[in-house]
Amino acid sequence: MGRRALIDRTVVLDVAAELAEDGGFAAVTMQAVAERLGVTPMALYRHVNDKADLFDGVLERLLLEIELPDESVAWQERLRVLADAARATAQRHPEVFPLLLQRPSTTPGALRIRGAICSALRDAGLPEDDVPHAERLLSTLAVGFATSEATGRFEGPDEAVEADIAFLRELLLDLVELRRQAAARA
Amino acid sequence: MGRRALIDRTVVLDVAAELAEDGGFAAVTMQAVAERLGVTPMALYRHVNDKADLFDGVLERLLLEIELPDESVAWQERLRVLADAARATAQRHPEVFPLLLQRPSTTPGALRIRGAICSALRDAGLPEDDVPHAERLLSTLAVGFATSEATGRFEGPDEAVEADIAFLRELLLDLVELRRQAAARA
DNA sequence: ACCTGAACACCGTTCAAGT
DNA sequence: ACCTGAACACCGTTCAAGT
Repeated sequence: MGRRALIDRTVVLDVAAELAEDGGFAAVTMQAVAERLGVTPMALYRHVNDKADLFDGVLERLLLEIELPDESVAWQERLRVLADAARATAQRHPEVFPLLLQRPSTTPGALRIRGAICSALRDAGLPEDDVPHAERLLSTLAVGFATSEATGRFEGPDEAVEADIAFLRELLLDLVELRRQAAARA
Repeated sequence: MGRRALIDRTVVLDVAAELAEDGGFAAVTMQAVAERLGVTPMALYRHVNDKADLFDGVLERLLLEIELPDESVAWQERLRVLADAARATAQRHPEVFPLLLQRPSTTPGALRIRGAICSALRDAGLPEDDVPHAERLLSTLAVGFATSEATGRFEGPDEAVEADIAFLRELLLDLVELRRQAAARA
């Protein structure tokens, strides 16, 4: 059967994500990943450029794990599902998730989700010119809120976050209506 | 003159912020801070609990350095000034600034800015019940956008960010109007 | 091709000891 | 009260060497 690789990139990222989930950001070290794989730390460098690349890989994995809502359901519901997914992911990885705001949103995993958001906004009837702006606004807000909630930034009871989201949902509906009317006038 | 302390918390945070500005997050180590102060790393522990406390101190300093707009100018302008300050701070500290989303927003430095935002929103005529929600929405968005811009998350030309902000400004004006009308009807 | 040994230049943090 | 010496248990990363 020849000489097979003992480890590969997939399994390296698997255990990195696993360690992050259990012990947070600081628990993800080259040595810890290597140990859990039964290999020396140096072996990882064949599958990962460096530690930054390792974290990028974990982030990409988090994005790809998010299940996209079916395009047949109402756009409001689709956005809600995506927002809930962001919140759940942030809860599971409160120290790694925030890095999303600091990495290019042009990886396949990121484009996939941005596409789903844009699609929902188009189905909402938002003018095409508004879509990219609204997408960046919504995704920034979602990541920011999910991060804040997961890391306790708002310190109040959790109901406050729910109320914020209800407020935001109301705004969003109003906004879509407003922009549709503005486009119709033009 | 007795035995004076050679260093104190203020100067420790000074050089920590300085190192962060020059070399980013990774450049802020206990040893680097100590060296620049002409002291051993262990001496820092009298003035700072640990490394997390050191970063909290730097963050608080960044918040306190932000100049609040004069209450006499129009609310739109005040929000713009605050947003510009966030963007400038993020540019200066692209690796430390993002931590703002992961720390309680209840320190004196944070409350100071939240107060300024709330004040502007009240002057805009936003219903009182909406103010706390809108404040969290705006501050999350501002930190998120400033972080994205400073770390190159949107990868496009910088004009895109300006266009996003123009879009957001337009939305904000419409929204305030909408909520005022809603409150008037109720 | 893939992993290891040895080595380098760092880390954060403690504790008892000095002044 | 404040800083230091010595020490501990780690880090990420390299490079030549093994198979």
